Amino acid sequence: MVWTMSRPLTDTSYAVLGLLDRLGPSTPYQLKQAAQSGLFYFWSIPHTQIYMESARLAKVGLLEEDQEAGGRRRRIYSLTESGREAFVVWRDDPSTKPREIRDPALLKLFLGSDPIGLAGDQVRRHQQLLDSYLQLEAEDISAAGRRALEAGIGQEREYVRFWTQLAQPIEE
Amino acid sequence: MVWTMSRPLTDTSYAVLGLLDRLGPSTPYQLKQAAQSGLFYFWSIPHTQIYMESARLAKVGLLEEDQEAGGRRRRIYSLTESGREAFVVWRDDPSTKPREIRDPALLKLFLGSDPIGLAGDQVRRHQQLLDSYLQLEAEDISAAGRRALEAGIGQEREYVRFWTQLAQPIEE
DNA sequence: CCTATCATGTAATCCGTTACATGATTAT
DNA sequence: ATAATCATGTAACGGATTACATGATAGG
Repeated sequence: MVWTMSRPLTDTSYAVLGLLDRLGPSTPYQLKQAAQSGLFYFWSIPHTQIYMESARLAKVGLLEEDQEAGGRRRRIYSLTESGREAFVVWRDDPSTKPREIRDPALLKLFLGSDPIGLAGDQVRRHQQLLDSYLQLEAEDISAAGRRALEAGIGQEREYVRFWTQLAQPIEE
Repeated sequence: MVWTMSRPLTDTSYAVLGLLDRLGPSTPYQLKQAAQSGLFYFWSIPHTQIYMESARLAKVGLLEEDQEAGGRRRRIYSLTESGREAFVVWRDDPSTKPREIRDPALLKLFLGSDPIGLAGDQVRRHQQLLDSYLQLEAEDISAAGRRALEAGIGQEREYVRFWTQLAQPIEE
């Protein structure tokens, strides 16, 4: 078993490891492609990040890096033994860091923005997101993907509810 | 009117500006104190960030920096004309960048974690957060604070619902 | 053939986190 | 007095975003 002295991996690292676990040997571009139909809907990663993170993980021995001989000389990454192990350990640990809401719209609301004005924009945005999620739901996706999608749908429904109610407060 | 060539301000910048707008001249420590009873519940900022951000904003002329003569020689910041203007422009623009869900628990769920195990932990966490929010609701807070709090309560309720339902799927 | 767009990266910058450090107050 | 904790920072580091750049492929 290999002992790495490097800093703990980030969520981005695990996203890359997890995608490789699912897809098998891939180029960073392929990872990006795969993530665009699913993961990126609730956790986007710029393509440069994927390139850099892949290189980083290879450097600490969690990925193996092969390069095409001719043509584009693309780099193809695959999980090593320790890479797969690191991923599985993370995946099978049910405890997670709590996430903060950190919604810029709420920040404005808290700092004195006009609720009605904000709400108009927010309702539109969240309704649109909700619609796109519902559309995705109709397509054929993995069980895990569907579960995550359900979470997103619930969240957006709640957002729409919150901002709508804020814009038209019922008398109490 | 002053023309600043610096990069656009971050949300953290506006949080500092907004707190100063509400509190008047303050030390970074006072800003932190004020934020702890409200803002930090959905948008935490490490104290070092507040010190650094204040210094940054002073450097570009959005804050004025005074320093105590004796004793601790604390730095006291206050909004300049252009500082207040920058804040108001931001606050009164109802459009905001949509925020991503980016929930580490959802990332695990998507990448193949066991739903039941995850759900147990998540329900507990979110229920606890929800309870603390409900307790805060009973206290006397500002209207803006209350609105933001309502959002948080709605979010946590939805999370509890989602993970609970995931752990005990009803037959369909 | 030419030019869009796809594919594939490199580099600079900067925010945010973490680690560290130390002077003032307060409690015992 | 002395310990504990509050208050107030500095500095290192690294991930993430942004800007830039260029080789392949396909469409016209």
